[in-house]
Amino acid sequence: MKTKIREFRKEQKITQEELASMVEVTRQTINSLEQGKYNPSLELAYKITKALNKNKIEDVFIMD
Amino acid sequence: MKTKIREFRKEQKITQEELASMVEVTRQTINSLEQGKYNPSLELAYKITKALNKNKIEDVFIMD
DNA sequence: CCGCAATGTAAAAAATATATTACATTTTAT
DNA sequence: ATAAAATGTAATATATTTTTTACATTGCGG
Repeated sequence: MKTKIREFRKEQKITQEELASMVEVTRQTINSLEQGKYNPSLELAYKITKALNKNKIEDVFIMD
Repeated sequence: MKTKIREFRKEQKITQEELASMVEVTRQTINSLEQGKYNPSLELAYKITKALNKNKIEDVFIMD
């Protein structure tokens, strides 16, 4: 599973830390997700999608 | 978080057990999800969405 | 170049999802 | 009405995500 979190986060000009606080996780969680280290919970995926101003989860998370 | 798993599963006329095996989890996992008992992983949410012939995760899982 | 902000990384703990097993209840078909 | 299938539920075990803490590296503004 890949993600466009980093790409969209940079478009919005926010840091990992800022995104993390918007979605109420730690910076390390965002960092690991950006690097595709695991599979987030649906709720987290959803919050991140909204924080990045996208409408579909699939816009941000690309499944294999 | 609510889900339409049950509704769509019945439309497709498949059992919890069949859906479970399609997405490679146990029946109890499907059962608990149908009852909104927790928050699945993104990958599982995605597999279920596809197994139910929907295209967006948000078609199946309704966030609050 | 220097210093600070942002990011990468890693180990261990905590929290949560999923599996396993087993049994009870409800639904469906005959 | 009965049997079989489907679903509900619960306890414990295992796996995975997320946190915490701490430090290292990279990148950027002055």
